[in-house]
Amino acid sequence: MNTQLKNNNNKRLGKEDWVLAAFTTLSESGVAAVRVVVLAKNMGVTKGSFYWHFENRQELLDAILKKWRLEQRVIDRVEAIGGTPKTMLKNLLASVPRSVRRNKSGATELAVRSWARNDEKAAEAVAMVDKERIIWTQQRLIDMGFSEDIAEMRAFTIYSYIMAQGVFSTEKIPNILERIHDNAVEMFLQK
Amino acid sequence: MNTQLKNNNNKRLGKEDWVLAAFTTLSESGVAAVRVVVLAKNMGVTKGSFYWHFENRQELLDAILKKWRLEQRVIDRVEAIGGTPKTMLKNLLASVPRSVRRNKSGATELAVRSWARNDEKAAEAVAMVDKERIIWTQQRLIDMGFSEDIAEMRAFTIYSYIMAQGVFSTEKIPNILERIHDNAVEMFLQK
DNA sequence: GCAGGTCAATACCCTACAGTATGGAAAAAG
DNA sequence: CTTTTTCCATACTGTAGGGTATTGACCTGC
Repeated sequence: MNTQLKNNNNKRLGKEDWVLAAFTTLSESGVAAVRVVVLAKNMGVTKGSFYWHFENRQELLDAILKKWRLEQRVIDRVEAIGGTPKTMLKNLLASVPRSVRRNKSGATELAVRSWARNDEKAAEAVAMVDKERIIWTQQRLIDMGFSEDIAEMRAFTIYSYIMAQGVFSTEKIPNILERIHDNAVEMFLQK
Repeated sequence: MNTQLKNNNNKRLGKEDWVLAAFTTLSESGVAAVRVVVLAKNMGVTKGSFYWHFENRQELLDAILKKWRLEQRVIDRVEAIGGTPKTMLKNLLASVPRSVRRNKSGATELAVRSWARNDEKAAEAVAMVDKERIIWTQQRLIDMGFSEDIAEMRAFTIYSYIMAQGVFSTEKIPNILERIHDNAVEMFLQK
């Protein structure tokens, strides 16, 4: 709650500052909670500032969505590390529990997906990201020697597993992810 | 949108009618959208009716949560059908794609989980339901001969898979669930 | 029929926000 | 030091919605 949003060092704000703050609020409390007056108060300014940077609230929401899409670069990072397909997949899976815990990217996932239920733009963004990730995973599995069909199914299953991590009420089940993880990976990559 | 809420046959309303309508709205548009004036309009009455049945909005939300907890009886139904542990697990998994498609219980899951991020009561309800389901699944796996440890991990993985079905943007990936399903089941139940 | 209980309509108050308009301060440009 | 641009505050309008109070309509038992 209220994680470091105030504009202490009375620096003037730019568009990015607003998007960033909005993004945090989205993750913590969902789209409905990202309101301009509330954001303004959190940032120590008034909405007079906001409406200088943005036409309206919708423009902010669009910006958030764009940022989210561009942030989905887990795959890029995994590919940068490189290695065999199997290694990359293991790295991908290994990155999940950490990322969930660290920057609550899991919460963001949930928020965006929930948002996508009522907003066509959000829905499209989610669909695109999903497709990208699944296809990437499928390709790695094919590289590992799985047939195209099997690879698609596995990719979907693996992706389901990853996504669920973000949706789970992890607080109530501490440290389970790490324990479960190796076993899951073995199962997913078994021929 | 707006699925059959109007009170055409001008019957008078009971508490349950309100909870039911609210539940539908929750599933379709999230907690934020369940508002008494809006509900009232959808049901063809005014909020004068609502505040006769309920103290306030919170009481309605509590009722929704209670209903949700009691509706999580997929397990009961599976157990009623009976069979070997393996059969029960297969039935459980098989019931998922259908239930997602049919009564958008998937949407409800997402809505409730999203809700749980900001509401302690909702969070507890979710945690309870999760725990119940996981433990049940684990027990079936133990019955199948898995060790307690392995069973726990598998149960978590299976449950993740199930949950993800509800969260996915299934509209964009038509009929994939059924295709993927058998393969996933085989994998999950393999020794 | 009529009395009491049940459900709903109306009118009202109050708060939270989305926008708009305008003026002012602070910084950057000249 | 001015002028211009950039950022922000203040004041205002309009709307959506929560909650209350009051009245009225219907329904049911007597």
